[in-house]
Amino acid sequence: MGRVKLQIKRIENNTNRQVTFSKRRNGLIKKAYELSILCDIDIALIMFSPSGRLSHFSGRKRIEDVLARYVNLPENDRGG
Amino acid sequence: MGRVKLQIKRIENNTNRQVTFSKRRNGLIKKAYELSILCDIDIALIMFSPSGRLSHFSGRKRIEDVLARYVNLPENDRGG
DNA sequence: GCCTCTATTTATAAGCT
DNA sequence: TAGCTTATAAATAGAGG
Repeated sequence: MGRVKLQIKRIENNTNRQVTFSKRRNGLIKKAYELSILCDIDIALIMFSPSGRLSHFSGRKRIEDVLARYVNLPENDRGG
Repeated sequence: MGRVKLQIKRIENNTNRQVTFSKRRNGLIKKAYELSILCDIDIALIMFSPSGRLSHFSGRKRIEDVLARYVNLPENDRGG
């Protein structure tokens, strides 16, 4: 989406990479939020920005609880 | 996106909820993938489907490594 | 469940402030 | 450098197989 088609490869310009991160992070969190509501599911999203700062989202449960649900799965079920 | 505007609230029809989950899960993972490449970041996405099955994605690192990076943050930095 | 189609909504790349 | 605009790319709701 946007004025031009974007190739999916690393954005080399630092400023541009940070700007794109901010915009797409917001979009991704919005989508994760919508999915959690529409489908009534547990979800956890963890991201580290290009400068190393944490961003995260989780729905109805605390993120630690979702991670625990993942970690506590039998190892065979963690394939995805 | 779609033929009609969708209200963001729980989809009550079971079949429909599962179908929407499948479609949007794919979209969300694609977006997470693109973000990880474009901005060269660590990302982890964990979802449990309406029927309780796990879906997950992580970029260049194993998901366990991203979770560890999160868990090992000083507690004050986990605000997001 | 999983794919295809397509009208329509939504996200967003650049540009601008 | 974060927010606003807008033309355009992309996702997807619903229907059908």
